[in-house]
Amino acid sequence: MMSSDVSTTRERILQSTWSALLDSSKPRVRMSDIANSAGISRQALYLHFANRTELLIATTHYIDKEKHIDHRLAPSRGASSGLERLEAFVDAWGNYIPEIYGVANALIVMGVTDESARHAWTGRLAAVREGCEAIVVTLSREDQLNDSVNPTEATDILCAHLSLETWRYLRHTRGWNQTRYLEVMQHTLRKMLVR
Amino acid sequence: MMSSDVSTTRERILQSTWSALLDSSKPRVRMSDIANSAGISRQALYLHFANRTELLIATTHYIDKEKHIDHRLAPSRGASSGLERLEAFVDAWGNYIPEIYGVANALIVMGVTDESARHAWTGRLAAVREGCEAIVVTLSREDQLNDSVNPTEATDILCAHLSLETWRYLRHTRGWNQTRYLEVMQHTLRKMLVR
DNA sequence: ACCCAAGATTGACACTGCGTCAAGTTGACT
DNA sequence: AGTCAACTTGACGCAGTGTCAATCTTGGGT
Repeated sequence: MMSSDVSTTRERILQSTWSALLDSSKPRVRMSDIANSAGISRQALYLHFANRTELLIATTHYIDKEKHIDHRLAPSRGASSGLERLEAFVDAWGNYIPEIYGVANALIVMGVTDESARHAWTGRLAAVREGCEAIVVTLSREDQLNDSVNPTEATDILCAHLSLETWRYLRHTRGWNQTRYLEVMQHTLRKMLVR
Repeated sequence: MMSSDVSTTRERILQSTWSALLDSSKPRVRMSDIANSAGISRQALYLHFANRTELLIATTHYIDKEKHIDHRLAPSRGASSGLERLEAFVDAWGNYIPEIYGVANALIVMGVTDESARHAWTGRLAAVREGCEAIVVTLSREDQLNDSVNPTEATDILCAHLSLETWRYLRHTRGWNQTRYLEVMQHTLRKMLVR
């Protein structure tokens, strides 16, 4: 097979994994489902990825690249004030969650039995937490941080609030739309963290 | 086997399920693990419970009974002001989460593939949400509710904040102790909801 | 033309864990 | 002695992951 095809097999697999996992109509996505939708045999998946976990992890990286996560986070990093930083971060991350939701969720479920899946997701969480920490630190330096909780705890609360699970509860279980989610998050978090 | 033993087989199974699931050292609890620790054969479990999901659901009810969930929630229901109601509820539910965490989590994981497990957990969530709603309604009647979010949304946010997932993140991932969890929750929620 | 190697295919199999079934054991109660 | 319920043992079916060996296909290099 030519490797200079418009999309390599590897990319087709990643794309298929991504869309299969975003499709909420199927509760569980099997390796064979992914193989089928990528147009190859189930066994051929293992020529490209060692196992299900590796495939999921690779898919998160693929999405990061395709959706330019670093580019989206730039406004938050570059914001001058802590408040702007918070707003930009909520906007960037809050709009990124829907993209990675499927894979992330699969990775979390995988983590129940698979150590490396657990580790991978923990890593992503840690990255989000760094973003949260940067916001809190900036607010703190500006003396804008609500002084009733210490910076570490404020970071944790912020991070918990912006979690995938909270997003899922509000958007899926409670049926909020994305815009309302963002609005309420912006408002609630400001109220919680800023003086 | 005599059915008037100090503990019936059924109760021993429920007890074993409970403690096995609370033991965080084992990531996944199998039917055979439960059977072993209850001192019966794996197949005998199915003489008492139709399947894994039924067993988990029965265990949640067992815990409710053993730990007197209704009794614990009484102070919140009986509180005179909305603020007291909130405090009592956070205290009651926040201290109940550690008890049901293991089973609840297993039920959630089960829900990925099993419709009835999903349904059971949804029901529990709905019950918690009713408690949250009662608080918000009371605050609203007293004109104490923060007017920046409407009551429904306030209830959702409160419920999300008191979720099992938030508790796990703070207590397990972030290593908070239970007392600190309660203190910060009390404080954060009051700040968020009350004028 | 020829051959090679990469990438894919097919069919088979091992392993785990859930759930089921049939046949046998045990012990209490009558 | 007989019965019935609770439990045991061993075997099996099923789904889904991961592995293996044998075979096919196809483009590129010489």
